[in-house]
Amino acid sequence: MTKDEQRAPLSRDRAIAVAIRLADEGGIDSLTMRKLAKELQVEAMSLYYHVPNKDDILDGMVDSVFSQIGLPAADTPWKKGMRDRAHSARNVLNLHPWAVSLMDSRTSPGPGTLAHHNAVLGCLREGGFSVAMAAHAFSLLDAYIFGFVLQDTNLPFESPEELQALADSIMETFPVEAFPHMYELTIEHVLKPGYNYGDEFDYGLELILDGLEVRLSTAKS
Amino acid sequence: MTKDEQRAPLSRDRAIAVAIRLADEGGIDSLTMRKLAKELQVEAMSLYYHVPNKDDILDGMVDSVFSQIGLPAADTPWKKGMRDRAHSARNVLNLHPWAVSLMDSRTSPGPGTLAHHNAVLGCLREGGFSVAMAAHAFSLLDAYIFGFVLQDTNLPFESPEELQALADSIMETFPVEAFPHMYELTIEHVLKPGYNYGDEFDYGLELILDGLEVRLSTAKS
DNA sequence: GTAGGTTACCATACGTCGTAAGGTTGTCAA
DNA sequence: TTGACAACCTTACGACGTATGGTAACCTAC
Repeated sequence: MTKDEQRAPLSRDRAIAVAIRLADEGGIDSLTMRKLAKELQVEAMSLYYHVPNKDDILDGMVDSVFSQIGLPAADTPWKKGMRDRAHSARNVLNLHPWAVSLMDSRTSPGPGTLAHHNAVLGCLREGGFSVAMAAHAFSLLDAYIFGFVLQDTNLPFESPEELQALADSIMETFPVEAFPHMYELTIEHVLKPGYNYGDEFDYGLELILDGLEVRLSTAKS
Repeated sequence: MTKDEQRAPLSRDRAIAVAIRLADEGGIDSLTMRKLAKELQVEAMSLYYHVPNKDDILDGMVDSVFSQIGLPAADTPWKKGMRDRAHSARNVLNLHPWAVSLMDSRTSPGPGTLAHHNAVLGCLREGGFSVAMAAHAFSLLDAYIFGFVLQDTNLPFESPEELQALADSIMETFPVEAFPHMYELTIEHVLKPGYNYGDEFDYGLELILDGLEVRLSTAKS
């Protein structure tokens, strides 16, 4: 910076925001302190004035993503609240696919994460769930949502053409008879036009919500 | 190797087996080519005679873990088959916590993975599931299993003492009123003696299995 | 207005990583 | 005896996170 136009001042928040953009564009592995600094028009070590280490940036990224998930208002009926949150979570995590795998290895939840959890629990409790049942529902729903996104974002193909190519290459390597049910599923279901793995999400979600409803009403009576 | 006792010859399989042990012991980040080589009493570059790159080792590790998950025999009743597989998967993945996050970013499924999927589909089809419903069930169960293990292995605490410490540190940082439902859950449920997050697994699993049963019977009629 | 402290940023360097390139042995066929 | 091939090794490169110790601009106190 000798004379030319100003750059915005550095800050933890700005670093995290740009880091999220870089991770979205190039994957989490492409996020390095040097690249992040360059994007911020700064040298790598300057980041360390605002942040203790790279892990802190990763923590901040995860918390920021969590904050973007829509919270159910406390007075929303629990089923609608949980359904909407699940869809919101899936949408947000699809926009930031690295976030799920990053939740791994992150230890300290940030304020966004805590607020999210708190609102979910609140919606369930208002809906008549006991503390223990709210814990069950929370665990079940989150496991499903994150697990689904994990699988979805890590499918080794993104277009029907890639899927076809993958199926071909597998069938070159292994004889069809080795995995007949995989073969059946592939031919009769997955390779059919209009197939989209993401569509499976709602089936499982509704099944879980219905199941919770049953458990809730039998617990009450 | 000048004169002393023989070492076993190197091979992809041996490298993968030792890599798994190292990852179990020190976490996936501690697995480096140099450490792996040293453990095999070899220099790092010697590994590259048997393996094209580190990613291939990671692929092999994931496939090996998948192979350890117990497969349902084709004639097992679907509900028992799925329940047993879920428990087996959870046990195996708890032994190799790095595997879930590693499934991320791995692209090409190995023979162990394919055989696993094939057996699961076979059990469901034998149990009366249509192709489409088997796909639903498969997606739902796997999302839940992997999502649950992901959450479980990444809990930022491992003992009740650590949990208490974490709760204390959070309550130091944020006022209790900020997250009242989290507080309630923590005090009334999580911090109670005998609490173990892993116990939540069966609740969700049985709910899902029951839900599938309902969906299956209504589809038939 | 100038001395001293504080804030924000930077240059250099270290140790570690994956792995490219090109050896060096040992074995065995011809 | 030779020479090809398999199995392993030496050296080195560029990229990574970050420790250490600058330096330049600004703010206050006198």
